[in-house]
Amino acid sequence: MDEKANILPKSKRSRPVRVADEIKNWVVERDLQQGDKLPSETEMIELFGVSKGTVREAMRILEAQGLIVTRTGPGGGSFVGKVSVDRAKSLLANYFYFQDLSIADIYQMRKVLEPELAAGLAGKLTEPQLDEMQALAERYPEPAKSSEEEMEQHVASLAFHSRLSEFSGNPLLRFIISFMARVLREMTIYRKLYDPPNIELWQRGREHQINLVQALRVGDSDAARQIMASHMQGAEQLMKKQEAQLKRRFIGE
Amino acid sequence: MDEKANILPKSKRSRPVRVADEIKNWVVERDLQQGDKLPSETEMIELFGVSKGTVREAMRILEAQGLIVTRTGPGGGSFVGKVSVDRAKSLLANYFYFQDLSIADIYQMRKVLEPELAAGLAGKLTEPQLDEMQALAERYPEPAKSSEEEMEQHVASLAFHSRLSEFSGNPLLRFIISFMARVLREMTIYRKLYDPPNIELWQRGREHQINLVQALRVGDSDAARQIMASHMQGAEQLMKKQEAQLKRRFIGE
DNA sequence: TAAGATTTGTTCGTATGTATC
DNA sequence: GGATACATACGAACAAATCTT
Repeated sequence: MDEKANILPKSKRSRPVRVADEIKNWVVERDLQQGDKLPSETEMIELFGVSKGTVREAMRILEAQGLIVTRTGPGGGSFVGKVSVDRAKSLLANYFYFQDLSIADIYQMRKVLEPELAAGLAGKLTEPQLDEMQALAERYPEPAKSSEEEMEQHVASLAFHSRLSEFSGNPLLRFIISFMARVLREMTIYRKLYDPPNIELWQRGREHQINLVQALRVGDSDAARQIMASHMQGAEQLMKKQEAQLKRRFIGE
Repeated sequence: MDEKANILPKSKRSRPVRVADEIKNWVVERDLQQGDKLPSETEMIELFGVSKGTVREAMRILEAQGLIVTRTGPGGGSFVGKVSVDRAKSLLANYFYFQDLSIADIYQMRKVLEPELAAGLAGKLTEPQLDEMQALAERYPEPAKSSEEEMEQHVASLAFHSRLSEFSGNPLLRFIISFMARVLREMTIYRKLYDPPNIELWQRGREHQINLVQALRVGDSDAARQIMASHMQGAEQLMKKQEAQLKRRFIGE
């Protein structure tokens, strides 16, 4: 039996989990920043009075949450590492794996958030940013000639929205919009892709994106909001025609 | 695009991480549901050809993500466990620990999402649900007489919104709204709480909530949206007067 | 290039804790 | 209480990665 720790017999959480919490507190108390070094394995064994295996399990817990990174060799060790946006999206997607999220749910959100994003960005983008968005919008000047092409254009359109969101100064808005784009890209299956071709809807969608960039360029916030709202309507219609559904799956990091 | 760039010569990911992925795939391939049993440690050692320690580290990774739960004893072992909403919120909060999220950012989202929630719920709630919301809205009939009381009323108001969101049929909307409420509850510090007292704003907020429940009861979607929008305006003003700020911290599960 | 040093990565044997029967 | 089946934890040894000289 350990000499110091076990006064509480019924602690439910396993030792590695508790050690992981202690390490987290240790870091917060010292206000360590990204890149700062944590104690080595052997130091932690001393520090927390547990075995090497337990320390390692605790580190894997923190690593899985994206809070630390680890390197081998001299000068190696574990370091505070900020949670990457991709990891955050994957972890959140794990949660929705067990919910039944639908295309309609996502579009209910997109219909209010994307216009908000567009309005907030009007007049705020730099020339290079506007040019980049314009280039993204002007890809695929011709309607799709096959299912594969239609799929490609879908992905390109989502990339347009995802990229646009990255310019927002609001981290939460940024995250949610690009999260939805990623879910749509990775988890959508189309039952009626290119059957029949939806030329008009595709055409309208393309014009929307081009007009949107123009509105952002001249700083017309209301127009940007309006165009984006209309664009979302169209995109949702297209998804309905294609009988799009979400597939239950884990998305990688 | 820090996406899939890792086609490094040697697999950079450590063995426990790879084993964790294999286990995840193993589960998905067999379409195991919540509560289903995973192979025991010794079986996994055989199955993946690694040692006990490695298996255990892999399990801690999956456990940290909320994907499995583990019990000791006979009939024990590891089981598929759906990611809890609280864990998902904590993991997402870890991400925003490293972003600089502001009160203004959160309110930009609340101002569009909460009215959307309210509108969608009009006429959809059962009598018990409406009564519960009414009870929550009618708490604290008197204005706060101290900072402590004002803080309590704040928390109560956030609980109102969090609870309301749980009635939504949209899992994403539900999650985001209650996530924001939790961040505001756990991470906000007020520089000018109750100094001076904001009686009018408090009064208006209380009336908003009561009127909102009434609008939900009679199924007036437009009114519900409008009231909630106005309520959010008021709440944001209150936060500004109190010079509310977000504190960098990890929030527990 | 090579050797040595340092730190994490992995394995194995053994012992202990815990829940069920 | 005892037997059992399982996870939990420890410690010692060795492997691999990576930096320095």
